[in-house]
Amino acid sequence: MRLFGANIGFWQPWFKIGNVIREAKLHGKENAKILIMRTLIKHALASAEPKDLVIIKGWIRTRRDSKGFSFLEINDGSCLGSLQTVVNSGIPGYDQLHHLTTGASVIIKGKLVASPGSGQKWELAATEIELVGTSDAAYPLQKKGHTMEFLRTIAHLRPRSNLFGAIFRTRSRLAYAVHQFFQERDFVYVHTPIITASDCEGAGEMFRVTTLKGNIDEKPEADFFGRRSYLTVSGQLEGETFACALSNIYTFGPTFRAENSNTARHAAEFWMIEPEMAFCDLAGDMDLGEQFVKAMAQYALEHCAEDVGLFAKFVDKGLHDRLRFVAERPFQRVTYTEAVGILTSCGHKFEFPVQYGLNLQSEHERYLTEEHFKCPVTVYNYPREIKPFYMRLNDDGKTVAAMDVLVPGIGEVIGGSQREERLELLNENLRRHNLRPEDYWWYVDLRRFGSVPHAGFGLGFERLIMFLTGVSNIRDVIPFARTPGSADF
RNA sequence: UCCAGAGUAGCUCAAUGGUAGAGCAGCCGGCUGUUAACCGGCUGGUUGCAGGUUCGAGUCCUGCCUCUGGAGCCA
Repeated sequence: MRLFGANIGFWQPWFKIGNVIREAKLHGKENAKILIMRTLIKHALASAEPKDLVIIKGWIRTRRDSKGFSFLEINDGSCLGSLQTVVNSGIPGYDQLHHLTTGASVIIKGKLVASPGSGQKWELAATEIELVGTSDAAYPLQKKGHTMEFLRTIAHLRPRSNLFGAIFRTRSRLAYAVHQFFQERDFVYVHTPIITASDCEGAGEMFRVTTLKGNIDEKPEADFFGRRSYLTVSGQLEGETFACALSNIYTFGPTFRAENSNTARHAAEFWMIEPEMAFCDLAGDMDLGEQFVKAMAQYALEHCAEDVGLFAKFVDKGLHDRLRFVAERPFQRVTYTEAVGILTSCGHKFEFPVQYGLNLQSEHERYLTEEHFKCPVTVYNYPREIKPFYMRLNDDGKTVAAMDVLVPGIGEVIGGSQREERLELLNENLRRHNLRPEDYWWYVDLRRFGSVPHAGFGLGFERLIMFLTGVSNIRDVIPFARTPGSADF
């Protein structure tokens, strides 16, 4: 192993030693790095010129036999496309042909040559093929299309399908884009706790974390943390403390809700992005939220073009138009009061009543963004009665500085607010919501020591991915979905 | 949790209350620079589970389970 020194990073333990040593002897030690380096299929397909020797490693998508040779489609997940490989009878490994079935894993050595067939620019003329792992007839992924429902039942294999490969590559790139967006703007990434004893009121039911046996409520002070504790439903309260020190911060991490929600837009475990800005009011908060959604749409168009093309073809025909529209056009902005006015005077019949002081229902939000404005809409300044304790009371004494960003097809994708920074008003809010100020003593302390206006929002990462890919069920944009009654895999 | 719909071969789906079928996948053979390849043959089933009605239930009834769509809660 010392033979390759610094190149050890290219060594992969399932590449057989014999092959490497043979090549090293043939071509000399100095070429060993190139010879043992595996070429990702995305790079092979993007090659500018033929190559005399490449090694690819991946899984067989399909095999088509001819007399004397076979075509193999190899995919390694590095990109949407597969590499067509021509395997002539007689090359080393061809005797394993009957094992080279859909789903089997292989290492193939060969020449990258221009393909005489239509449908691909390059193909691999194999000179040696090594069967790494067989795949028997029970392999559930076929060449033909599968339903999303079926693929959910084989969540361990679905990333090998075109669509799910594309979804999870896109998810990865968008996660990177989230960090890039905030880091470029000098936001500090804060890891707020996953286990917490505080309830970010209004954010739903919490999962209890305990090491107690039997009746867990009998003696909570005997529990691991000396009190009742839960999985976090939001990092906002902790995020505020860091914003009130580092100015602009964001969190990006797992979040848990024990709600018995059974919809295509809810999961018990999801990833949330929560920026928080000191010396910022609601207008600045809305600006950031809108810029963020636009930047993500732009990023998807620029950096996920191939996968987005697949979504546009098979999932959502209008995806390109929507992404461009979101990236380029300004969002609409209306107050809650104006929104209620639009909904009551539009003549549209709603199942639920529209009335000042009531929450906007899904059908109302969707009407605003899909029918009335036909673009993303930010609704702000909601009645204080329907919003949580931490939101800042407006000068009218009736509304709070809250905002929701609504997008077509999804509904609410961002919920945010300016926070109540005035000590007396915050304490009054806690009392009005029947919360004990002593439970929030450190949160209230922020208002005692150098309090500043500050604002932030929460954004569900999966809902963002749904919006940017057109995939309509949240279970399909998270690798292994946790929903009521289901924690498989 | 509520409302609606669905559950039949590995997958996608058929089947007036009267012998459970097709396409694809798989297996065997043929043919072909093929590309959702093609042609022939074969294999493949406790019709979600438990009861009930009936001479007879995939089909009708009751309960349960699971999935899907919508709603509520929310991100």
